[in-house]
Amino acid sequence: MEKKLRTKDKILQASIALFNEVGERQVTTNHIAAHLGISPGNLYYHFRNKEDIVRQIFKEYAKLLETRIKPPAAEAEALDALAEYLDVVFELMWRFHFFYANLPDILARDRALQQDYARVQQGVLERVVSVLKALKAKAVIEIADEDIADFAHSIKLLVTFWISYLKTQAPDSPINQASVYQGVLKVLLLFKPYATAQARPRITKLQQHYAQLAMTEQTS
Amino acid sequence: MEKKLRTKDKILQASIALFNEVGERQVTTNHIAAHLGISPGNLYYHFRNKEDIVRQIFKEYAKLLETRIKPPAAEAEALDALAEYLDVVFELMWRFHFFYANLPDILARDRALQQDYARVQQGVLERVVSVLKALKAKAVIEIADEDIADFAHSIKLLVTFWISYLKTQAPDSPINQASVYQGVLKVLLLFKPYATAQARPRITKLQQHYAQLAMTEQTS
DNA sequence: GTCTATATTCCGATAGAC
DNA sequence: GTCTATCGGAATATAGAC
Repeated sequence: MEKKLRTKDKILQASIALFNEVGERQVTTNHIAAHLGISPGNLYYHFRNKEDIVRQIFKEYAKLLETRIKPPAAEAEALDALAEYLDVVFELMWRFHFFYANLPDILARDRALQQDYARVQQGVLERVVSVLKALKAKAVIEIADEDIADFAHSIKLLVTFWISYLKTQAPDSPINQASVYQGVLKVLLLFKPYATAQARPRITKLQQHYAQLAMTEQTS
Repeated sequence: MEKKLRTKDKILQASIALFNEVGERQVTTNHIAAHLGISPGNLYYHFRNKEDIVRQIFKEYAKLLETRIKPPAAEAEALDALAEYLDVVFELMWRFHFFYANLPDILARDRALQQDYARVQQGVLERVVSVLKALKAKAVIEIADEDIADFAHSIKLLVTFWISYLKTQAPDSPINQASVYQGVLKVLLLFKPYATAQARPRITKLQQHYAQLAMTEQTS
């Protein structure tokens, strides 16, 4: 019912677009204002500073993450739950990829954001662990209980820095949605050696599914 | 024979220390000069700008990397070659950890450094692949040939962003050498599910070895 | 809510004396 | 080789009119 974006929302939306396009660090409040055709003073009427903008964007991201990840139905296939999870995580990562393109730098400049991020990540870790345990319970993977937490961290690291890795490998070619989805394939490869013989063909099937999504463009 | 450091070398050494301590982005040419008790003008006599300093530091790093990694003796144990490799990589990573703490940002600001980094990484990737092939040939791990390159990328990603990951997880507690060595353990965990039954105990032994090194302080 | 104008701060970099 | 002095540039942020 609210078709009109208030200036505040326009600033947030334009900031996301600019950040994704040219990098958060390169975009100043002046750029954002100029891009929208408003004055810097106006922008500072709505936000205290750039940190404030980034913080609110992250809040929006975190809210989407929570909303979109439904607890898997008890009777659901464990592998389907994994796929659904990867879909949500990577889709949101694409929409806010500026954040992941320079995570340590962005966090280093804002303690409040740091706290917020840590809180969200704690939830993510628990989520990943529970997915791993479900996969083990359903005999999809075989893994020692004591290794689960470490493995979860490795997965999280891979996901978190996939975009950064792409940028270091090919800094010139811009990130696109297909290249982001190649990260899913890397995650699946991490799972593969843990897979039980019976589950392997189903993982292969998942791989093919995501290979499709990732094939639009060459990046790896 | 040359005990005295020339000003140029003192600048490089002080820069590395400051960068590691407070982050490359936060350190300006003024800070470096002030830290050494010399004038900014003097610094600019020796270096064109900060990029120039970072570039020369990277050159030094790359040279050390090449020098210290000897091609493994043909008769050597494949696992020993892996351990030696990990030792060198992580030790140098520790000495230059400012670089890895903000890699995408640093590279984004300097195309020449980008090229240099890409060149070095190409060599690293080939090296990792050859270690993996040796491990496979000696029946230490079991892996499909088609998966080797992808797996090598995953290892490289994990290693490259291990320090960044630490910083996002606990931005307050400073990085130390022990926490860096926990990255080695994460790498070994990646290998574990690929290990053949006969090799598993030797990998466990390696894990214990690095667990010792990583135990000085808690970080994970 | 929005604009114009401006104050401040800080960094990068150079000129010229010693 | 080193210093002092300084300028230009850019970004942050605010004051005050409309």
